[in-house]
Amino acid sequence: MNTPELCLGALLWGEASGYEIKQRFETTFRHFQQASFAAIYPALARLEQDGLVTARIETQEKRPAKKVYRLTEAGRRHFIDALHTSGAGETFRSDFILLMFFAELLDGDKIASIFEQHENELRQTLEMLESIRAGGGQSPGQRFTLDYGITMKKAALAFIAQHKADFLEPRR
Amino acid sequence: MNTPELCLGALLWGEASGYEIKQRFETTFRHFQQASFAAIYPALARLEQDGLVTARIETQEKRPAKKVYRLTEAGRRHFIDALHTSGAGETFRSDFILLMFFAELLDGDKIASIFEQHENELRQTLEMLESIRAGGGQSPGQRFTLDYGITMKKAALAFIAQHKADFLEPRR
DNA sequence: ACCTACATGTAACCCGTTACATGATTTG
DNA sequence: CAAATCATGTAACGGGTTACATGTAGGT
Repeated sequence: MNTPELCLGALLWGEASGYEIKQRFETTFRHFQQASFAAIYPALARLEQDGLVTARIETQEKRPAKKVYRLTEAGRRHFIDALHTSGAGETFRSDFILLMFFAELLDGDKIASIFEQHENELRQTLEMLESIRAGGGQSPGQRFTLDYGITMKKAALAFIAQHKADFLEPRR
Repeated sequence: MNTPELCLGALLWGEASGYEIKQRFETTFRHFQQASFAAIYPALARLEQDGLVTARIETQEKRPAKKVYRLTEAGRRHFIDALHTSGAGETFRSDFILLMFFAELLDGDKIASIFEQHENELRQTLEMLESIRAGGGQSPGQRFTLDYGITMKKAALAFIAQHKADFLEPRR
């Protein structure tokens, strides 16, 4: 699943500008997909060319005009088709785990700082997921993904809480 | 942390050929980093140019000759330096979660198949991690990463086991 | 007869990122 | 007065992938 297709998915909830799609990526999709402006804007232009979305300029007072995109029927079909042909793979890359793998080569300060950094990121994402979840109005599928994310982040935090002391005070 | 640097890390355990480094990626590093031959071979050539590794051809009977790389002191320093300047970020991308997010647009067969595919992958990685773990001989840092991986995979499997029924028999 | 493991590499391509350019308005 | 938010886009670059090319040895 690539950025153009993800944009179609984001537009299923209703029309949106590129900027707003980015926000959806940063909240709802954040824990399992990501995309930058430089991937989203060209993607939307391409989708419009291909007739999968239509665009309309909306002028605003006190704010820059925005280009609001709406999914066409062809776009909707294309996305559902893409879902059915997609695999269920995942890619995970973690410099946090890598650093821990080589923990014995690091000095105490560095280890403390990577734990802190990583725990903060986990807590931040967790809070966001929980607040979205609390907001309600999700389909069963969406709730599944939120709960999955919450469960995983909590498991990671619990694991770290249980084991980090081993690396912070090697000899007491 | 990019492929060349990861190769340096893989060589900390002793000299190895490109092929053997790939194997280390597929076992020890598998659950948090990945790299293909087409990334590893050019990386090693580059590292040799830069004096971070040395290479030696080892001819074998009944097998193709291999180029065995060994870390130089400069390479070792470079890697440790890279560890200290690296952040602790992670990237996670999951088409499995994405598909579940849009579960209501999928037919029952597709949902069943993505659960099966994903559970198989999780179980496979879990088994591998557990067998490496059982093999012993790991540093505390390495054990941390193995246990972290095992914990996470188990948490994912448990979550799926608990919730998948909701999507497989929508109305009974 | 075919597939897998061992072993190294290249070419073509895809997909994405960071940084830049521009500019109004609100908030600290 | 500086910074963040809203808003769209491009240019340059990086980093990786799949597929191909080549060849031996051993197992089913």
